[in-house]
Amino acid sequence: MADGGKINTDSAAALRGMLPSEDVIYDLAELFKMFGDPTRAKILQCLQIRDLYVGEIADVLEMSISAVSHQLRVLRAAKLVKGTKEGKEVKYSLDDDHVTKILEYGLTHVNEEK
Amino acid sequence: MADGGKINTDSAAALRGMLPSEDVIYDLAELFKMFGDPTRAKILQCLQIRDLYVGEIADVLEMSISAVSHQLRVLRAAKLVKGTKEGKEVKYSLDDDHVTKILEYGLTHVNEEK
DNA sequence: CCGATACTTGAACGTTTCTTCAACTGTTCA
DNA sequence: TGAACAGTTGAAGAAACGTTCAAGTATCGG
Repeated sequence: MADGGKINTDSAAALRGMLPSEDVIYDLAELFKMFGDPTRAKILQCLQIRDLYVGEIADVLEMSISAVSHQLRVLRAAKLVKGTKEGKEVKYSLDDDHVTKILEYGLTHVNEEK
Repeated sequence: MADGGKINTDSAAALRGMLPSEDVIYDLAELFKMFGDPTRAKILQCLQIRDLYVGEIADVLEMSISAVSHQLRVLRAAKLVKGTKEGKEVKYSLDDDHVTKILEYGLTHVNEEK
């Protein structure tokens, strides 16, 4: 009776302390968000097969170059892909080893769905 | 010159054929979308530590019970968590082994970021 | 039965997201 | 130089998203 505190609140604080920091959680969410859009997921899958020019990606996905370019910018900002200028064209490639592993794991999950 | 086709288009079709089916890509994106919101990411992290009642989750995240409940519904629909009624309360737990592994992998990535 | 507790649900609202369109930059080559 | 090509960028509109608020259901204690 001496503590008079709310048991619930204390234990909530304890649990909260066990979670990754707010910053890490936000970064984590940002990372997964990249895979959470079908267009970006497709782009990343393409780049797993081989490096590609923007126009090639647009052809594969049957989308406008502009739409693809916008998504590439997002992926670039997230450091998941990088673009290298080759004359008139820009060749994109994966910029992160984790991409393959994370996608792989997600695919395993999706495919195992009963 | 006999084929007269566009090389680019053919190779694009070839690449397209190597990607997972449209359905799988969409499911994949749906899965990752679940991790792509900080609130849901936190809920999943909490539930990795232990099973929790809705009110407890709300206390940990310092959010309204309503907001938490809405997100739990989304996670339930994605089959990532399940809720079990215990009298007045509902205890939530992870409903999928992959959750832990996927989060773990994402965290590794985020923490390794130089 | 009545009130309190625990949670769910639906509607509303402000934000964010994604695509499209048009304009722009940079490179090649005739 | 200038036309064609490859890609980027900004603005705009539609759709999806997440939180809040208010109302609803279900369970327990008195």
